[in-house]
Amino acid sequence: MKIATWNVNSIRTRLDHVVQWLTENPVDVLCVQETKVEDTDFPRSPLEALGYQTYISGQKSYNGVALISRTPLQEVRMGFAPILGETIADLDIQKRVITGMLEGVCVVNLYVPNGSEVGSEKYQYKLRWLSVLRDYLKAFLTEHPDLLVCGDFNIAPDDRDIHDPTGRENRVMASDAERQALEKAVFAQGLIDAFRKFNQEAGQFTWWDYRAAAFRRNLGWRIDHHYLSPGLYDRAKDCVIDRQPRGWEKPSDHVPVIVEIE
DNA sequence: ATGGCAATTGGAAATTGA
Repeated sequence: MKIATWNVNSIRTRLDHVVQWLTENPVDVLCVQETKVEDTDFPRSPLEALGYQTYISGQKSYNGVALISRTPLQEVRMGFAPILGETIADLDIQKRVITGMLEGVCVVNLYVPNGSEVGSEKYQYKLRWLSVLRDYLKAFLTEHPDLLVCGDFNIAPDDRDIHDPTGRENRVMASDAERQALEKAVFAQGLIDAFRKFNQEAGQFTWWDYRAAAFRRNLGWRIDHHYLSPGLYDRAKDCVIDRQPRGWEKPSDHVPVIVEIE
């Protein structure tokens, strides 16, 4: 089973890229983030023409996540509320969570808030969102021991994942509070970074700023991840970053990350 | 220290991203 995550930065603008990539890489499930479109306007047909089912949770202009699957998924759920109840329903206004089951594996597709700047209101929102994610994953794991949590985490787990970690304490995506929130939400639940099972090198990035020729100079960050529960981690055969689409015309600033589970 | 680029909305320039 192959599952990929890709922040496409607008599914409508990137539709041709997604179709081309899926044609060349017919993964079982493609988890996309930042679809930036209301559900009624989501371009389902071109993906269905490739033989894929689409499960979407979108909103106007911002955010938005979707599962694009070769076979029908079971138990598709949107947001935190189906697991945590209505007390945190305000966090579901922004569409950042969608989950589905495939062959006993529960796939959780996340678009973690960016956080803007350390100390800002958006940064506080990000930390609160991650603390709720912790409760969410904890509850989820009791129900579904085979859990794959992937998406755009907007956090570099360690300094190997940043081209220049200088001053990272005060930088969004790299501050200690964000890393601690990731630790509590993900690692403390026993979930493990699939990519690092196969590759220990620094400089393995999934996102490059559009500005300053960052991709050409490989000034990037590794902020798109697959986290696996122990049973799935043992079954993981490979996890790779596909840098190719970043070099295409009018690319997303993120690239796909693919994990293979046997 | 700053800007740099891109997408969206709305029909210019502001907001957001990371």
